[in-house]
Amino acid sequence: MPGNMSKEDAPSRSASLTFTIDNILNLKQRDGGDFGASKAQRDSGSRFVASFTVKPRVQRADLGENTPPLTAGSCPGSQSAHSAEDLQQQQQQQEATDTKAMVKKKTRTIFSKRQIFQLEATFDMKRYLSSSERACLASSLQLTETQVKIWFQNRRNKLKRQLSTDMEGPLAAEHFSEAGKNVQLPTFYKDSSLLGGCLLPMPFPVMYPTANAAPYIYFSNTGKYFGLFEAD
Amino acid sequence: MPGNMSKEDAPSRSASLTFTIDNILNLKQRDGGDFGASKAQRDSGSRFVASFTVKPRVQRADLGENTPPLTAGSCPGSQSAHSAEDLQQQQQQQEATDTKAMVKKKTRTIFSKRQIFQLEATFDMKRYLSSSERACLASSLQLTETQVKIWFQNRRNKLKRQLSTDMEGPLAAEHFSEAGKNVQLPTFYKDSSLLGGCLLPMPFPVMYPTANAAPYIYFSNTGKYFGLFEAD
DNA sequence: TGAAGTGCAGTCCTCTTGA
DNA sequence: TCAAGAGGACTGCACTTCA
Repeated sequence: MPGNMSKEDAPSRSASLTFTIDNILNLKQRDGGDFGASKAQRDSGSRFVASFTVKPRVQRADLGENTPPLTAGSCPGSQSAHSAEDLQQQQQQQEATDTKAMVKKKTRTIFSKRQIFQLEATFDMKRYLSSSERACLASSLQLTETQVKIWFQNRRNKLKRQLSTDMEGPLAAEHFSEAGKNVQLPTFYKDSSLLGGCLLPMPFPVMYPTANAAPYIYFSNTGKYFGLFEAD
Repeated sequence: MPGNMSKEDAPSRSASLTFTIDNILNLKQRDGGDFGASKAQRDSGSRFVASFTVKPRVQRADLGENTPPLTAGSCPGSQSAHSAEDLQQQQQQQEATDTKAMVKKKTRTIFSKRQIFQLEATFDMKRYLSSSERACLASSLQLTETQVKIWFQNRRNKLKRQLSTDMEGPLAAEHFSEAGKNVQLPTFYKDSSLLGGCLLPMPFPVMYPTANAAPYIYFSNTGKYFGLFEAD
């Protein structure tokens, strides 16, 4: 990265003042705290909030809607005018925790085998998804589009790291550059034509029958195996 | 940008095949279309979807909730499990259009004067927001956090462009580097201390009384004026 | 380890404005 | 009527954080 700008260092001083624009911000005096870090000054804000988080446990992503990346503020006194909508969005993931000082934030989702399987399968075919493909995949996996996007991003990154690690990988290197543009592999596709803009190649990974009758599927580029009859 | 990878070029071929993992993707054969563009291959997917969009008119962002950046898929045959939540989110801007082939994709929102005012005011104080500050601001302005984040991002970009354009701007240049870390200006702050993690300096821009009795507020760094009694 | 958050650069696209 | 500009939205990547 070129020149990283600094980010909120100096503590601000405050003074009481009524300001009449309605719904103006509600503020809180804060000082230093986690700021002023010299190096990792990047995500300081995020970290700060995290300490206030209610922390719902790790959630399964397979059922129902998933976390939208953003939430209604937990802003102190904001006479919020958005109750029903956001709450509805929040409930799925945060209900059963106090809805009071709820600040949201993260909690790493654990994708199900089925989801990973499909994601890997798709990634095996193409490294980049168009937004319609993403929407399609997300919808069918009951993930948010953002989750699918991030997954692909992280997955690309991972692959890149792997490739640069395994220095000697002409085959692997080719895998990245080739598969990125839809390789012509002997794969299978499942197609429907109800609505435009949704094409997702359905690769059919190598299947290995095993001795104990439970076949598994192998993804060449990841080295991941998936049992076919997993309850997940 | 370093090396931009290619993105979905070759059309894929399809073949019918039943695949028994439940909820597997629903696919659509597609060809070229808007793809295959050599240069601007970046957002092709997005553009593609846009062509299917219902295109709600430009919306005002001041009333009610705004669009979250992601929506449920419009995937052909996906037995979608998310109807109520998203629809509720979408209604504000897309209702009165057919909810059938609705593919989402946010159209450009026009922020209200009030929103711009507060955003500028905050930006005038600090170039970067912590996530709690962002949440706070978003909530009070009834925007999504993403919108606030994007706004700040675009705003920073704009400022940067301005500065690089106005080559000769020692004062302006100082503005960027200084204000980025909370300058010690004779500003006012409004504070409350209900919940941690929400500090937003409330700058009080220069106010000019005018002849016709309608005072306005001026933001030094943007050159923007805001009438104080705007109905917006 | 990997999902997710931040920032930036680069685009796209809609809307506004001015000739 | 159309080109240029403004600006909201979104994508990708690099880098980080933290269960």
